[in-house]
Order: sequence, then C-alpha cells, then structure tokens
Amino acid sequence: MNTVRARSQKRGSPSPQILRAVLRLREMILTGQLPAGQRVAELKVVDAIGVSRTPLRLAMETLEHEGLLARRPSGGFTVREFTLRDVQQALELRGSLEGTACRFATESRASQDLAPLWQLVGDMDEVLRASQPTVETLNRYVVLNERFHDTLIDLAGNALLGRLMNQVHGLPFASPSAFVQAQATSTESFRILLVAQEHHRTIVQAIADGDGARAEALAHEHARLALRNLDAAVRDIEAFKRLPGSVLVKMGA
Amino acid sequence: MNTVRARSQKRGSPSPQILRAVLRLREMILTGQLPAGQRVAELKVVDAIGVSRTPLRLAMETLEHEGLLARRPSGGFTVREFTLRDVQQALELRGSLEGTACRFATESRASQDLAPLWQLVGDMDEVLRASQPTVETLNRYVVLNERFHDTLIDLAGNALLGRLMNQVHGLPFASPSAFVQAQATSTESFRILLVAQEHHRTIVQAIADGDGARAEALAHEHARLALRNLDAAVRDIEAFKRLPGSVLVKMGA
DNA sequence: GAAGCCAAGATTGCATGCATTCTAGGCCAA
DNA sequence: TTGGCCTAGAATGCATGCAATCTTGGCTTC
Repeated sequence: MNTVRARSQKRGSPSPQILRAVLRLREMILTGQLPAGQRVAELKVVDAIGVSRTPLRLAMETLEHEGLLARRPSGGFTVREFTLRDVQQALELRGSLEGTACRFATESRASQDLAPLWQLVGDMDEVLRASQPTVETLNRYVVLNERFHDTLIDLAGNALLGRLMNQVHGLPFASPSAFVQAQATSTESFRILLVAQEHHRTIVQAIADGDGARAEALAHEHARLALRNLDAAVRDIEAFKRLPGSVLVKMGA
Repeated sequence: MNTVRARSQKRGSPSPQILRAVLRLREMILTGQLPAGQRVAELKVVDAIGVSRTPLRLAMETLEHEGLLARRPSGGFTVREFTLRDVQQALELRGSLEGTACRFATESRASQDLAPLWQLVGDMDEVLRASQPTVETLNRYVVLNERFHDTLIDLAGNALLGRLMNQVHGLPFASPSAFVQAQATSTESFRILLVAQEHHRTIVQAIADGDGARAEALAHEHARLALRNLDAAVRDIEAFKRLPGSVLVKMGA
C-alpha cells in the first residue's frame, strides 16, 4: 500500500512523534482518507493519529517540501492535487535525472564496482523467466527494481542528485516500480516489463563500456516506458484507481 | 505580546513569523554567525531574531530541507558543512538540470516565445560592453543573469524541475551568479564572463533552431565555467572568503 | 596523568492555552 | 429568489511550561 520509501536513510531521522506523524499523514493522503484538494484540518488529524499539534505541524511542513501538501494563502494546508500532466512531467524528469546519474556513474566509474548491478539484473531475469509471474514474484521484482534504481543513483556518487531523486520518488507514480503491480494483469504490460528489463541490462553494459551517452539515452528510453505505462493505466480506470497515489490525480475530462 | 498580524500573504508563503525566522536564520548561517558544523542553539537564535521557539523550529525544518541544516541524531540541528567536492557536485548537477531544461524547452517550444531570453541576452551584452565593468554594472549583470537562468527554467514548462532547481540554488555557490562578484577583479575571470555570455547567446540560438541536444551540451559547458570559477576562487583564498556562503565550505588540505 | 563516571545545568521535544483570523451559515434587503 | 453582510463557531499561529534527554565539567579511581 505504501508506495516505496525504502532508500537508505542516512540522514538523521526526526524525533519519534514527528516521524510517526509524517508516516501516518502520508498514508492518509495516499489512501485518500484526506481528500485531494481539500484542506487538512489539524484537529481531525491530531485525533486520528494521536500526536499533538506541534509535531503534526512539523510533519506537515515536511510533506509540503515533499510536494504532497500545499500551503493555503489563508493559513493551513491542502492536500495537493496532481494533474495527469504533473505526473507525466515528473516521469520525464525522473528519466532525465537517471540519465544524469548514468552519465556521472560512467564518468567516475574508475574504481566503481558494477557487480551489484549485474547481480540485480540477473536476479530480475530470474523473476521474469516465468511466462506468467505470480504476485509474489512480482513483489520480488519490485524490490529488486527499486534496489537497481537506487544503486544506480548511488553509483553516480553525487549526494545532491540522490536527494533530489528522493524528492521525485515521493510524488505519485514517480517511483520506479509504481506501475509494476498493474503490469501483472495485462499481457501487453508484461511485455513492456520485459523491455524495461532489457533496458536495465543494456544500461549496465553501457556504463561498463564507458559509454555515458548511450547509458543516458537508455535511461531516457526507460522513462518513456513509464509514460506508456501511465497511458495504459489511465485507459483502464478501474485498475488505475487501485494504484497507490491515484487518489491524488485529478483526471482531466 | 504579538498584537497585529497581517494574514493574507501571497500564495503559498509561510506565515510572517516563520518567514522572518527562515530569512534571518539563513542569513545568520551564510554570514557565519552560526559556525558551520556546530549545533544551533535554539534559545540563542530565538533571542537574536525575536521570534519564539515554535516558528523557529518550523523554520529550521525548512532549512533542513534546503540542505543548510542537518539533524543531529541526539536532537536539534547543526549548520551543515560543505566540502569543495560538495560544491563541485552541486555545480555539475546544476549544469545537468539546466541542460534538461534546455531540452524540454526545445521540445515544447511550439508556441514558446523566446523574445524575453533574447532581450536578456541583449541587456547583458550591454553591460559587458564596457571593457572594465563597475560594481554597479556588475550588480545589474547579476540580476539579468539570474533572470536569464530563471526564464530558461520556466520555459521548460516543468514545475517539478523548477522546484528542484530552486533547491539547488539554495546551496552555497550553486546559484547562477555566485561568482560574478569575484569576477570583476581578475582579468582572467572577466574573460570567463565573456565566454559565459557567449554561451547564453548560443543556448537561446540552439533552442530557437530546435536543436535540443546542442542547447543541452551548451548548458553543460556553461556549468563547466562555474567549475573553473570555483577553481580560480579557491586559489585566491582571501577573495574566496568574501564570497557569500564561503563560511560553509570546509577547505580540504 | 588519563580514563571513566556522575551530577547539575542546559536544551530539546512535546502539549496546551490564548489571541487572532477565517469561514460557514443565517438574516436582511433588493 | 438571489446577493451581500454579519456573527458565532472553528481553526490556525504563536508563546510558553514541563518533562525527558543530552552535555559539560568536575571528581574519583587506577
């Protein structure tokens, strides 16, 4: 249910009450308990998650920076609403950032070890070997996929890039595995998954070859797949609504 | 204590006390009043800027997201310290993001109007026409330069990109005009400035030609100039120390 | 003299009260 | 009925008190 938030939390984590508030509040937003576009009533939330107003306000400040809340001119916050275009733009930007990561990784590859990436590619191959994956294997794929993308970012060796990437991943549908769950059902989507995996492999190969430009181009291509997945998901509204974070997206008429 | 409070701020800006705290605190950090690497004592700061602890803590949360403060594991915050490498990485990333902006701008140029960019380029030409610019003209250049870079980002039409860019600009030396002031003094630096201006022109030209790849490459090249400026600045420690934000940078041996 | 331990002071995190501001809903006038 | 105004209740922003935790300095012990 909770979209992914599993990155290496190297930064000092907030105090328990704030952390609790951030986690619960984020969940309430992504599950639609707090309707998109609507004001967040502090007292209701305080009541729902059992912390006092002070840590809650700190948490809201955090979620504002993450982009899930927006400040109201007259005070307080609203749950931010996303258009389909917002999601598309986030996906495009993710592709660009990952492309940048590939380039950086290639340039500073000198003493880099690509073995972890190869390992992850191999593991994902394993999962996809079955012609019709189960929910369990797909869950495993999600984990591996996220780890792959995280590792790629880490390999770039640019801490700031990692932070920005985290911010992007916090937005609805912008995390690497956002669509994987929906891809189990449709055969066409599953084919996209196979192509994506081929991208993974060739990206690592390009980095190994020192071909940063190719790696970057592949990352862009990889992101385009996400855009296609978005298209496919939108076409099947019912399936779309089951994806986490979909409640935040206002479908254009 | 507090008597009158002007609500109805412009869209999305924090309440007055928080805003005040953010601004003053940021200033205290960048001027070195709060030494880098050291813990921020809430009570001292409260005393110095005249807001109570609650809005100050909100402000610290904001500056943490900006990257100027870091959470201490045992509570509270420290002023974040940057290495030269951090600064370099931020500059590299800025180049990549601006390159991305150029590409996006080119791709969605359909009904875009490049006139503002041309205008800014012309105005900057004007400023640089003098063989030896004064402090005043340089100040004007700073304004124009920042506006140019902002406009470029806007032209990309990707709101998320704008947000990330803002975050980058908040880091020491990562804003577009960080080195301009130091470039008035040295003749060599001034030449770099002329090259930078040539970049501006060719970037706009490339966008106008629909040549996104060229525009992107030029933006990367443009950022490399900033890296050279950083090198030059570091060589002249005294001048370096006069640049805003330098107190945050720990010079490696 | 150095290392470890302890206590008093300092500091943070949290909860809550209060004043100000916003807002929903009713009432009056056109 | 519709539109605008007004008021009472609700919500927010802020200040501050309190308890728990951390830190610093000194003391003991080896």
